[in-house]
Amino acid sequence: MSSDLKENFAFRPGRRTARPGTQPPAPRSAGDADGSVPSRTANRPGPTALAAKVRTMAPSMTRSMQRVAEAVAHDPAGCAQLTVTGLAERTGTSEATVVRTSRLLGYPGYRDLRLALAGLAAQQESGAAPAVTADIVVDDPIADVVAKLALDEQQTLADTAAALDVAQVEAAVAAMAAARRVDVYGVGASGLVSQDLAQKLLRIGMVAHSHVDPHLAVTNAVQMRAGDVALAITHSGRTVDVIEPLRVAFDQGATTIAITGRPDGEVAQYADHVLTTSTARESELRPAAMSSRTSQLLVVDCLFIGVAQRTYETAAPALSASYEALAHRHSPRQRTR
Amino acid sequence: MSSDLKENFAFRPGRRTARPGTQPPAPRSAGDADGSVPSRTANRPGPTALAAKVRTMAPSMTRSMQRVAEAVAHDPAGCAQLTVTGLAERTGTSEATVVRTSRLLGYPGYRDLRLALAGLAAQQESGAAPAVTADIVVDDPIADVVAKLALDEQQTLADTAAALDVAQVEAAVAAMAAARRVDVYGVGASGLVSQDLAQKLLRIGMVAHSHVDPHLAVTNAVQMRAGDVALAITHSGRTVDVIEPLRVAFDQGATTIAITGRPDGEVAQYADHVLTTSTARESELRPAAMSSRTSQLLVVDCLFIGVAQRTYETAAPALSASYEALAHRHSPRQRTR
DNA sequence: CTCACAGACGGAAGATATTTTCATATCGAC
DNA sequence: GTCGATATGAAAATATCTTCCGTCTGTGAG
Repeated sequence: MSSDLKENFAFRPGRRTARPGTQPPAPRSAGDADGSVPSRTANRPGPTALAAKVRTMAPSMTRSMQRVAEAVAHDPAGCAQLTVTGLAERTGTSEATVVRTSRLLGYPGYRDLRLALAGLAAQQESGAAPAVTADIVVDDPIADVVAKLALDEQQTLADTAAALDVAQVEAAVAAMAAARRVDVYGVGASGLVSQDLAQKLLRIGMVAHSHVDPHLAVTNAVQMRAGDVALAITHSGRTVDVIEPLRVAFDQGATTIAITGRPDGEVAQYADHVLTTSTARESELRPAAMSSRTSQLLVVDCLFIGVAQRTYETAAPALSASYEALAHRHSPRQRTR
Repeated sequence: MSSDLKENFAFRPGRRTARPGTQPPAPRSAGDADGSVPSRTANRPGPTALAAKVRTMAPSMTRSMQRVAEAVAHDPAGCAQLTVTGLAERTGTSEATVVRTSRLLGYPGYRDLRLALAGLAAQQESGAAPAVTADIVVDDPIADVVAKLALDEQQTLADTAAALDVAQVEAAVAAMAAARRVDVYGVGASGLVSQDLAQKLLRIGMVAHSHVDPHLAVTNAVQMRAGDVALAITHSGRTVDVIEPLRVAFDQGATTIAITGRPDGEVAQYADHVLTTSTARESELRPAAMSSRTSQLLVVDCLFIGVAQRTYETAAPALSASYEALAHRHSPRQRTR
């Protein structure tokens, strides 16, 4: 009789009280420092099952409970924000009813239902979030711009990494690591990349120079000879200001490397090793320079790391030395890491 | 007219005082108990951003807080099961520290962090766990270096995008679009980023300048006043060569923007708008400069696009003009696509 | 129509969990 | 080594959740 019903409704009376060392089975409770809090893994329904559960159980619920269940099923995200009191008010019921509903849905109490609710909301949101792949347009809100740019650049990176010819990188790295000096040519946006590379190579004790001025670049290229490395960076592959010095260095017998988006471009003719960069589609607001830069930087970073690996003996101390040298350029007081 | 000027000056009364180092704690978010309207979540970071946030904020955390953050990032599902006491015990800290960490991560308290954790866990469970990137080591073959670098940078981009405060970007863009002139300060690796930004702004017809020489930067900063925008880029947040000109510009009444990986750093004190960059963990061979650069560039690109959108009338023709101007610098013969 | 009863329901006491406070421990600069 | 500043945890103060229990509603019998 009443015992029958009681079992149905009042399951596990003392379930939440942690004290009486009830159920020890804890699959992955490794980190339970001192075991004072038994980890409750439980067979509680996951967030996915929650919606279904609500529909299944709804008929067998009392009116007030149904209101709670409905609110929960209808707006998991919103309800997850509410305390037990809040949800009670929203549904025009009492805290006790909310807890009873939670129990009926298979959770030890409202706290756990709320957790599952948050999970459900997150799942729904992630599932509903369609990847923004469209072009950036004039009236995009900033949030979209950020998301689109980030995705585009990620795509560019993935493409570049996939398309990069490892053998060419290997050869380029070997040449650079062994080089007496490394000269890098680049103008415009690529000029910054060339400076970035030169900066980093300098940091590990190599003799590297970035030439942005085309005249000086040619002037210097004349000095190059076997054992030196000349590296040209041009997205279009046909920037004369960059091709020219590379050609000169090439003629002088230096080892030449080209980083370009067009491996069939003119620059490749004078390059011993060609490293191909990938580019995202460009749009009116997003000049090609932007994604080519991302791509170029990745290639340049790979070269740098490669060279650093091969010259580790000298690179490592040089790196830390350059760090220390900069220390006094920082303001002193700052909390410890 | 005069009233206009007046407004410009009366604009910020107490402006000469640097902002205190820490941001005001987020006011306890409403909607906890009101339950009247199904109003959506505030601007509390969602579960997606959490992992990114942990990585971003980790450096500015104290040791105990880092332990908590690490536990949370490492096992969101497990931690979501724990009470504040449980998590404190697991990490060998106190409840207070757990709460402090939650606050630092952008939640009103542990309760909300726990909710987000549950969401994150659910998401992770539904989506296949992405590959974990190992550190780059000395004897990695080049192919691995390429793959790891690309993944790291992608991660950095995703983190940055997730952690970027859109409102701050919005404000920065608005200020820049309306600015009489924009000065950008950056040294070292950040100097290249600053040049990149200035270059692009120039392309769309803005008056922008990148200052790499700290002395000249300060000299120029003195000229700044209300209606001008000064932008400082520093990963560490405490590069004096960059902070100094920003401070001067700030004192002169210019609108100041900081792009930094340490929003709690000194540079933030003199910045009206702080844009936070994220960083991948660095290793011996992979200095922080590398990933901070990626992150900074994304932010800078967002600013650029935002400004271009808002000044579209002048930006679009200026862009195409700059393309045409460069045409004759390319070698002529090349198939199109 | 009234009464008695079963069960739903909410108010408030009781139990937990979270947040805040404050004294102490620790760290770093000088 | 001393001093000042910051970080940290213990415990008090709140907030939140759960349980208990009395009231209320609806139902069916008399």
